[in-house]
Amino acid sequence: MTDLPNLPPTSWAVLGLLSFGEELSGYDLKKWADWSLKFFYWSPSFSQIYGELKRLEKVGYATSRVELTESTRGKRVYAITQDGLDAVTRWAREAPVEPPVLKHGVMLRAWLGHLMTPERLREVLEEHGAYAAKMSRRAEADAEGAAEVAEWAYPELVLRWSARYYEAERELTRRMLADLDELAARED
Amino acid sequence: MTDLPNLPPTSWAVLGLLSFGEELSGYDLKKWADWSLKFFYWSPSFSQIYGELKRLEKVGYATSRVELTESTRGKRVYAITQDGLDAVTRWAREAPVEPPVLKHGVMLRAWLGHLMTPERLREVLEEHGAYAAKMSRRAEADAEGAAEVAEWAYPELVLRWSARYYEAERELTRRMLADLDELAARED
DNA sequence: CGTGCTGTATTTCGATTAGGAATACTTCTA
DNA sequence: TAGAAGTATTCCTAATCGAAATACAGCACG
Repeated sequence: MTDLPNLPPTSWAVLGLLSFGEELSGYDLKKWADWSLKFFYWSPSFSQIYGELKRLEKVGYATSRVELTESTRGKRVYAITQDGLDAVTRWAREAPVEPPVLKHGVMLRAWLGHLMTPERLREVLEEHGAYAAKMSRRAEADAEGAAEVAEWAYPELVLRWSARYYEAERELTRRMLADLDELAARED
Repeated sequence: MTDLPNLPPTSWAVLGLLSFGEELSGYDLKKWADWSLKFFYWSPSFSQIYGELKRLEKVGYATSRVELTESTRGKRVYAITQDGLDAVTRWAREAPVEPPVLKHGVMLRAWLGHLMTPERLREVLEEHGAYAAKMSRRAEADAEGAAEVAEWAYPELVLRWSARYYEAERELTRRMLADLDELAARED
């Protein structure tokens, strides 16, 4: 049992996208990530994706070829190798369980409530709640899309999780607004 | 109305920590962040904090002096300036509402369920659930600590939010485990 | 027919952020 | 009285983010 090479999480995410077996270009990968990963993990920049692909090819986890269309325009498409598939599989199974990373700017501002007016804080929270509701609906819609393809059972599962997650965000926001009411009442 | 200088979020977070009015060293700041901000925003590295402090001093949002103790050992403590206080205040009130950033490695692995054994996925989820439970308890404990100081009303509010957030994570994990059961049942 | 918009496809750059390791001194504890 | 734990700061590198630059294809609209 050799050790897994110490690739950053981003590499595993890209390799994970390729693990479904399709040949994809950097641009395709970006679209797939935005369709599915962005809800719970990542909305990568192009520069990251293209960089990762080069690295994956260098370590032998992916191969690429230039696909030519009728017109002059070509694109480079990447496919996972057996080595790459073995490696992500091992990563998924063996990597230690890491805590999720959360950077919640809205809560940072609520934490600085002493600098804000209560009205403005409310506004910020309302806006965040609306965002969470929108994300929940989108995740739900994408989950329904995933339900149509048998291979996407796990992506579907996680998209359902995401829909609930954003719904929970919304509920949490509502409860904070209620706490805020209480705080204001206490101050009278 | 001039524009706010375009500082990175990290700067505002550090300035926010200083906005409670105390003189703090980089080391102190790190401890405060770990006590409170880490639940919903950030567990900064020392290098980041010390770097930010230098920047804040350069733009005039903080001042520093070397505090000498009885022994030879000294430390540099930072205080927010009026300019700095005005700036964070404006930032808290005026900055656009940004979506939170979430990088959920556990869900990324669930998303790659086709590479895992159901047992291992379960284990990973159980471990994550235990982590969420632990974080919820810690946030609750810190919220109780904050409740004792009148100035910490908003930090307390956000710590309560955090306790609920991690509790929601736990519940979401339970529901995913249930979905997984269903998926397994369907496959029979 | 041309002009501009949207979508595909990739690269480049700089700034930000993460994380650990290194250093060094103090205080507590066994 | 050595060693562990806590305080205090710096350095370095890799990873990440985000925007812009480039370029070509296809389509719509006048």
